[in-house]
Amino acid sequence: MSEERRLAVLRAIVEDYVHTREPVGSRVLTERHGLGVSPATIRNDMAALEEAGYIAQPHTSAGRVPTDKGYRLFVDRLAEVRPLTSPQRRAIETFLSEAIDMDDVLGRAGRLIAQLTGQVAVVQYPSLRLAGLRHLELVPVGGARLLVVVISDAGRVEQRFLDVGVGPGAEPAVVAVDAPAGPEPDPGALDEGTLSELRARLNAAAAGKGLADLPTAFARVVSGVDAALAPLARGIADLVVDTLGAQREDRIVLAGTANLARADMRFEQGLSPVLEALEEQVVLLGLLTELAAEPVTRVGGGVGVRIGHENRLDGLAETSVVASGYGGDGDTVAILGSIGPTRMDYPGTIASVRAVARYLSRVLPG
Amino acid sequence: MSEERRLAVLRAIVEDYVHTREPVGSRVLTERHGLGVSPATIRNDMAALEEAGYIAQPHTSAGRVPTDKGYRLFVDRLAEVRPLTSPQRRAIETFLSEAIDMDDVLGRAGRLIAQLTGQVAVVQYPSLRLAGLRHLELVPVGGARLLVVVISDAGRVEQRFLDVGVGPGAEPAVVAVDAPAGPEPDPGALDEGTLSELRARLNAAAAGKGLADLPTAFARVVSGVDAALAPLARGIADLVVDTLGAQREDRIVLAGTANLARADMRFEQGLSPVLEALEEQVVLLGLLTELAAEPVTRVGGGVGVRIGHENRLDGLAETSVVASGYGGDGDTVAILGSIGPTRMDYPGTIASVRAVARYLSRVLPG
DNA sequence: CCTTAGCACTCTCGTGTCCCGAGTGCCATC
DNA sequence: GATGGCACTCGGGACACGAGAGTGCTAAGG
Repeated sequence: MSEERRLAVLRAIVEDYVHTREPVGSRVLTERHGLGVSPATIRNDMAALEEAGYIAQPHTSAGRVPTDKGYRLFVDRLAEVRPLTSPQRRAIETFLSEAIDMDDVLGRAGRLIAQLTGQVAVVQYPSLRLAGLRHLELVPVGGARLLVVVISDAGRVEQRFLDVGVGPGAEPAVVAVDAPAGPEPDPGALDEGTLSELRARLNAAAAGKGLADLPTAFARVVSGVDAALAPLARGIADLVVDTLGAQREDRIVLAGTANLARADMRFEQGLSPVLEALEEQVVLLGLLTELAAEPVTRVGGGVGVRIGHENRLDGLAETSVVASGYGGDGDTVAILGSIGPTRMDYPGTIASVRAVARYLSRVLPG
Repeated sequence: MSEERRLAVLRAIVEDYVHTREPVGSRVLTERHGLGVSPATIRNDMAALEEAGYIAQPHTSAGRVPTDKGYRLFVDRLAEVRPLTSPQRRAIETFLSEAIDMDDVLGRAGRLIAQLTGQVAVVQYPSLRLAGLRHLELVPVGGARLLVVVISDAGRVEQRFLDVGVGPGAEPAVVAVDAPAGPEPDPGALDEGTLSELRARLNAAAAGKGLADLPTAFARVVSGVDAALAPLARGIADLVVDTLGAQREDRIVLAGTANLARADMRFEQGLSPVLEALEEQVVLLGLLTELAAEPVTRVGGGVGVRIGHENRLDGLAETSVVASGYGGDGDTVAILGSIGPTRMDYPGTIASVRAVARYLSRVLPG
């Protein structure tokens, strides 16, 4: 009863099951795969594998199906990395290179992964962290609201609203956005001239500064302006620092959701839990981040795999997540991946995810 | 056989079927709704309604189900507008007012509609059209690429990449983005000083100009700069005009996709076609635009309804779309709506869509 | 000690039958 | 025109049955 053959049997079971998505029995195993032994022998091996928890049978007298643990072993030790074909590589190159801006690049990356893997793709937006301020723009919009546009050194653009409450007295209060529906104050309250001067000062102060130096630089501006303007200036400064410093990793795009509904994707619990989990972007992001930071599960060049119940999310108990970090200058600034049923083509999915991640890393601004 | 009662019967059938999602028979119709007549009488009316094509029976000896035509009549003549409760209104106000930027507002609007209607929400991004240029920013990123950030008067922000091929000779060519993976040219090619001067000139030229005047204003700048810079300047100018002028209505957000998978949403054809249709954003946008421009189907204050096969998309044959335009200063700049099974709560959906659309119209920069 | 053939056993799944109930259409009556 | 009565139809659940697939176990062979 060679250990080696048992692993071969497990591999055969996984590959066959992934392909046919039917429980696989001892007979077809000997027929379709070139193990040169009889069904009875296989049965012994299968009994041992089942004992060890790598496979299970849905009911007596059905074939065997890999368990999460079985897939794990397969991914860690049995799967051979299968590089993409060169037409595939070329398709990636050309499709992604047609993107017109960063949003478009990430959107295309998502659709591409969805297409290549036939599953759902998740792409996280690169975080702003650690970036300096490139330019600050102030745009007054309707009444007492200000649109603050922050452009970081890394080329990322963020926009925020700021409500400027204009009191009648000495101290105009800068309030959080909580009642934009209230009665509109005097629309002329934000004077264009003042605003552009303020913008110029803030931009000048920020020029060339890293995130660490911004607060002090801004503080100097705030104390330098007219007393009536100070609260406004402080409000803007706070907002900018906040925006740049925040771990704004909270935006992700999904693609290929329709793949979930394909007939060959029967989920035991239906796909409601899966779709719900995908809509919980915050939790999903947590999962991805965790996954990318986990060297243990890494296989094949920075790609992490989470199988079935290894995902903490109940909704994803029947799915596996294959993810990889990507980022301009080598280190990870964001994550992208593919989600599909535990019964998925791991080598193929891993190859696709890795290829796209590498392309993005090469092409995005560092 | 009063015409009036027949319509009452149709209304009762629609309401009952929407509620129970089971074919409704003559008996329960007399019991649950207060029509003071016997089942036999109802049967006569139902026969007439079926003859006229408003209802149908799935098979002999099942109750009746409304047809698309029946729903249409219901929506046009029978549905009473049911205003939202005031807690609902308040919920909308507070939830939307917590948004921090425009992306967030639209994202929240989508989630809100999904939540209120229990269906899928679609929100189109406001188009940039007709907006003037507020500010232009140039950020060099990796090698010979330039990030061009365009901020419109309406507060919308767009970003585009521009590849700047730096030839050795007299004429640096500005090329389209098609080979970002090529060998990187000299990183110093884009001189920071030149760039900021160019930016200053372009911004100065654009100040206060509407879209119509921009090309000429830019042309003057292009002819004014150093000959070596002219192609670059022209490239940027073209890109900006292009970005502002393009009918950039091609971005939409979806929310509540998970609702489709709920048990009470059985689609005859499965939900694959529906999900696929939703992923075809271009076509979907076409549908929405068409819908908003169609005064005939309008009911209840600018809200349009498309029922079942009225949608040209095959994938949406079993669904209805309820949509409304929204926009800052009264006229429609974009569209939002809700998509669900033809058997949906039309009055409730219409009320929710309209409420959110009105809120957005009030709050967004005009 | 591992492999193999044989065999009895178990379970799922598809098929066929039957019956019940819901709902209808029609006719005669009020 | 509304109603009560009645025969008819059809879907769907309950049940039984057999076929087929796959197993575990045991005993024999290398």
